[in-house]
Amino acid sequence: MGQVSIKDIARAAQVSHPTVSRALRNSPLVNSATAERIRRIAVRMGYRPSAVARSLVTKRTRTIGVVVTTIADPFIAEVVGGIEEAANEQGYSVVLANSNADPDRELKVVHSIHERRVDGIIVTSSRVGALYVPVLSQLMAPIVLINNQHPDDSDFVYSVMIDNVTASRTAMQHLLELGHRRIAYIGDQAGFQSDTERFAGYRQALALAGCPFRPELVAHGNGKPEGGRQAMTKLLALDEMPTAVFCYNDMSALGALRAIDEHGLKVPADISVVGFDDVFFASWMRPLLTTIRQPKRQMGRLAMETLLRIFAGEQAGTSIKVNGELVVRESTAPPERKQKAGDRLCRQAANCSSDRRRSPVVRAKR
Amino acid sequence: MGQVSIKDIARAAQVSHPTVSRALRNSPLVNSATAERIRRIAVRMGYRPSAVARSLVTKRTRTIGVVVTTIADPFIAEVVGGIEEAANEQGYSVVLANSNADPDRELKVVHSIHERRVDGIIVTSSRVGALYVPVLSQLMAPIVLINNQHPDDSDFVYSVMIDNVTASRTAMQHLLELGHRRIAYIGDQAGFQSDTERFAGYRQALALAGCPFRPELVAHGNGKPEGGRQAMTKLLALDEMPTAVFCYNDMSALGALRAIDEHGLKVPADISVVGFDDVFFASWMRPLLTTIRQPKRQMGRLAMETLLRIFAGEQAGTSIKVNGELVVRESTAPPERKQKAGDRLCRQAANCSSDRRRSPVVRAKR
DNA sequence: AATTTTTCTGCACACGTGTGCAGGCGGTTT
DNA sequence: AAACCGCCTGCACACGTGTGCAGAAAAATT
Repeated sequence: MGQVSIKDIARAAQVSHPTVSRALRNSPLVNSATAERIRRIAVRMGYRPSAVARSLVTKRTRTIGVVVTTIADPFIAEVVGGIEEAANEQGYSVVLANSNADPDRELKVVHSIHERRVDGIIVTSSRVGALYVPVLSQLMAPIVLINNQHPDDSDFVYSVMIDNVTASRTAMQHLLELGHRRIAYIGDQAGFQSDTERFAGYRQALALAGCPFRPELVAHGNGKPEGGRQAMTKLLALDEMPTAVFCYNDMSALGALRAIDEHGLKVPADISVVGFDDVFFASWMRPLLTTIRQPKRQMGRLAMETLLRIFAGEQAGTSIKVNGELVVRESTAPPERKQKAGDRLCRQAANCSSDRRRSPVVRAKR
Repeated sequence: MGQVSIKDIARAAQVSHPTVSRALRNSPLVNSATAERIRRIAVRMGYRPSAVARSLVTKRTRTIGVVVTTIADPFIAEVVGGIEEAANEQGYSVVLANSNADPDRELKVVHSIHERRVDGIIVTSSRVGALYVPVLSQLMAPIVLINNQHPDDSDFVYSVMIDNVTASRTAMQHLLELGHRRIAYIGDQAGFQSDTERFAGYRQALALAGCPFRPELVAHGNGKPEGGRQAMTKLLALDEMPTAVFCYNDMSALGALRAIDEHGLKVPADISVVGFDDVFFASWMRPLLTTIRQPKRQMGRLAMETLLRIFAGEQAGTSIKVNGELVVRESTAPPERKQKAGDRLCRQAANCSSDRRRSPVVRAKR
């Protein structure tokens, strides 16, 4: 025989199964003495209630679906860690679903999540978050998008995101204050909202500093090291190389550093590099990476807590914004003093915009 | 109203709900014309079967529980990626459970997994894998341990593991062939089977090369960079420093590299470093890390495929062993020629044991 | 035309848990 | 003594899906 059910306990305790059910749920309807007796029998028999049977009647699975493109990305892994932590504390389970950015897989994932009747869904950094929404609207489960807002605000779509524009501008101002004028941007593939916003911050900072925007200084990677390497290789082939690079994320920066190394140049002496995310290796690699720290675990927690709030019937903000934090380490330094004539066009000092909002700055050794 | 059920479809199609059930499962018992009609109505109504109701009757949830200490470890993340991939291909879902090596959390995790009535369980690199076994024996769900064999072989406990001893010996022979004699070992906390076995390989290789084992050259980290750093710092404080270090995993190696750097020494000129795992950053950091490659994704797949084989009623090997692969990169080189008298004790050449089994070697730029 | 066979459909019940409701029992009040 | 009340317990049913079995209708056989 397999699992012990409340009926088995009922038989052992000489009562009916509803009484067992009530006793185990501490219902005041059942005599406290018998309730205690039943509970003792239950633990003796090693009883564990069946979540599936319970879900069938309560219509709540205490399960949330987490959709990611890949769990191998350290940023995503950290976020998922935060989600899982907050979920488990409240007795919720996390079912994981990789989409791999493959449309077929994505569809299967959506169906799987639908059939499992999850109570809520969290989607992390996918450009296709919007795709899930219509299909899952029928599930009536709230959806929280992390770093990827939904265009038309359905009434059950929420989001947790970092203030990309401000953070990105802060990173750029750091480079500008160091004296850089030829600053490149290595982005992700087009379509990601995070990329669009970080790029917007890049342009804003340039404009504020009176630096002309040069399209040739923008290259696209894929959010992974190899993409960053290829993008950086292109930038290094320019007639006038950039003196600094701002990367979409740390993984891209990792690749960029490699390309710079292959080109025989040094960081930060020849080129400064700034990343985004502050994944764990940013504080262990060499040189230590200057980057924007995202509160990754906390963002995961916030997403989960948003869901919990909704489950509890409370009102939850539809869009939570957290702030990034510039962490200055070893990969940035003032440019070498051999400015070209073309760069003198910058009329204003970098700190001209000190009154604008910007992310906090941390000077860290690690 | 919430979800559409087969009863809703039955009403719309003017049939009974069992007929709908059979039609959707392509049972030959139902007329092909009406079956087709019912199926069309089902898709029109956006029907998705309830996995929870189905599970209640079939007694199979098509769900597997994956227990990890932390998803933030890149080795574990890759393994989980492999598990998830193989699972989804066969329509299985993965519920993730962090234990954080916290006993309380571990117990909650076990209960949660039990209550969800998962069909199988995969535990990755936890020293407490053994703890789950008795509690879950009642679930009768097969358990696959990754890199952590179970002592007493219950009839439903399986394992997928790398041949730690051979791989570790291969790594050591690489260092010995380069001419190193003072080789340190940075392990994990005591109790991990992987650590024990890798350490065994370390000692075997020393013995085969006729090198004396020196206890002071063994230090313990915690599998994370900070632990590796502290361990390495201790080793560097020795009167006679090691000329090479073999680390339990790449994360420890990352910390060791940092300690070496802080000490003003160069890798590999002053000290050679070998890691274990070949996580993604090993091929992107500087210097590129010489390490043992574990087929991480494949190990995840193998674990899942073992479960699938058991579900299908087939016989599955209770213990699958995969082989590591030495990847030689930039962090290892011959030692500087300033051998101490004490080291001359090594009588035999390092290649004395070329006939013994060893892992394949790859010379890779990346 | 009668009988057998085949093809299909619906009834009834099961899975394990939760809950509204009726009713039994003991004790208190009129 | 009758009426009432409160405390507890069990009956019955629900949740959504799957399946054994009976039986009706249609087709094939005698």
